[in-house]
Amino acid sequence: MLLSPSQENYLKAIYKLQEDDGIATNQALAAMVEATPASVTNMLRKLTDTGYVDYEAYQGATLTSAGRNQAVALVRKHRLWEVFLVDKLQYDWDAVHALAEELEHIGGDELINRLDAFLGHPGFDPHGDPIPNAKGVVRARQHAIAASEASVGGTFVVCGVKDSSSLFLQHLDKLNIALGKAYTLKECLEFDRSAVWTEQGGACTNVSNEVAKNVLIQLTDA
Amino acid sequence: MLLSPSQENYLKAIYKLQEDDGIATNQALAAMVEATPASVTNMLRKLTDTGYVDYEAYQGATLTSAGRNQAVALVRKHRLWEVFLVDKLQYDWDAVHALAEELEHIGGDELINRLDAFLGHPGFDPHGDPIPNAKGVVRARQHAIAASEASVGGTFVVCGVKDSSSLFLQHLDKLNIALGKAYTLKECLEFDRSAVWTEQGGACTNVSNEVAKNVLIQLTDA
DNA sequence: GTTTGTTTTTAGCTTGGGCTAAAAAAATTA
DNA sequence: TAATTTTTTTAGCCCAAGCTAAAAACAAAC
Repeated sequence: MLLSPSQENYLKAIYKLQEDDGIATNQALAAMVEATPASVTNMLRKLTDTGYVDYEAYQGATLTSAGRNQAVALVRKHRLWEVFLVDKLQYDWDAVHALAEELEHIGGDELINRLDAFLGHPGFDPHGDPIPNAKGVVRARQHAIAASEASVGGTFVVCGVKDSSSLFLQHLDKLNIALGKAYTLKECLEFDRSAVWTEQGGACTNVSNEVAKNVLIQLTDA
Repeated sequence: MLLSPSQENYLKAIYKLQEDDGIATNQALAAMVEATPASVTNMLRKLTDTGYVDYEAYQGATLTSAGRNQAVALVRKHRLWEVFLVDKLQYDWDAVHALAEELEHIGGDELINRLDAFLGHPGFDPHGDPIPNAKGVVRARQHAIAASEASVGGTFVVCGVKDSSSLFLQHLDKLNIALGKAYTLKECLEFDRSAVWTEQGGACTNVSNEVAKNVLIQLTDA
């Protein structure tokens, strides 16, 4: 069974919502695929008929295993294309999402596996998100927590973001925060719950709680 | 004005037919875009309304300058993606057409110009067809003629193909004929108008007239 | 200059994926 | 529990891009 780009987008949306919220409501789906709830109901019917989704009226949607396979394959394609765009075509990390969204619907396994090999089988995309392998296995990021969970005095490395909107990524650029950089959490300011991070070199950055909640880190023991 | 993939395919088809035959008839278009003549009439209306095509009933279609710009941009995208697939992803030259056909509808100038730079601004695609530059200028192949036009005793280099179907390209593979290879036309057999080509190394290849008509060469004076 | 045959166009239908507005179901609050 | 609000579904519509079958225009042949 062959899926249209639109159908693929629905599967991806259901997958993300299931991962994040545990449940894919009609309304959340509508927001994610940029359609009305009525259109979502329609499409869920179709995807249920073709065996990619389990769906009963008013109960929300869940993916079948076929659906999940498709969704994971799409995530793989999306993230590999993002790596290509950033590593090979020199795009900024905040500018690749929309293009990858288009590219992910092209071709089949052959293309994406060749791309994977060409890129050197990368494990993570430019935002630090893990890339599922050809078998569809996603190995989760090791011990990643939100930067807002770190405790004063702790050291950590930035390894990902929760929000990969262009707006947020550009904000990180402005703060000079990037994946792979190491920091020590110097202090937490009670007034606005913002934090002061220091780099090895000594440079200080003031990080709002809003930002910290959306930055993923790995604690280090240095 | 934004064009759908389908509309883009029509523009490309009209462009090719104009180049090859001078005129794009309804029927030829139908064959090229794989639709019925009735559907073509429909679409030509639309493309005329949006200013990409000049079309009057029963007169065939011609591109406006806007239409030609679009078509050339598409040819550029198509050929650059083909270079990418062959040079970077190691695809065979007979296997890239369909994928490039999908990829050419993605993104805009930014993407394709970055791809162009990444590939080192190639002048020709894997089939020897010239790649229009970012301004839409196509510099034609220098003195290319069909191999069937060569005269006995002449030497030449293979520089392109007229038929880039998978079937024909695989046939050339089997004959061990590839772009850039140099030959001497040893003789022409009267019976079936086939030819004998010899390589520098001395290897001989018997080439049918059907094949020779579809291989493009440049005469050399060595 | 009719007749015949081909090409193109018209008319009307289909399918996929949307939409709005109203009805029905579920959830929340009083 | 009853009333109200929110969410989801139904019903009916639209648009793009195809299709078939029949009519009209053009081209060719007698």
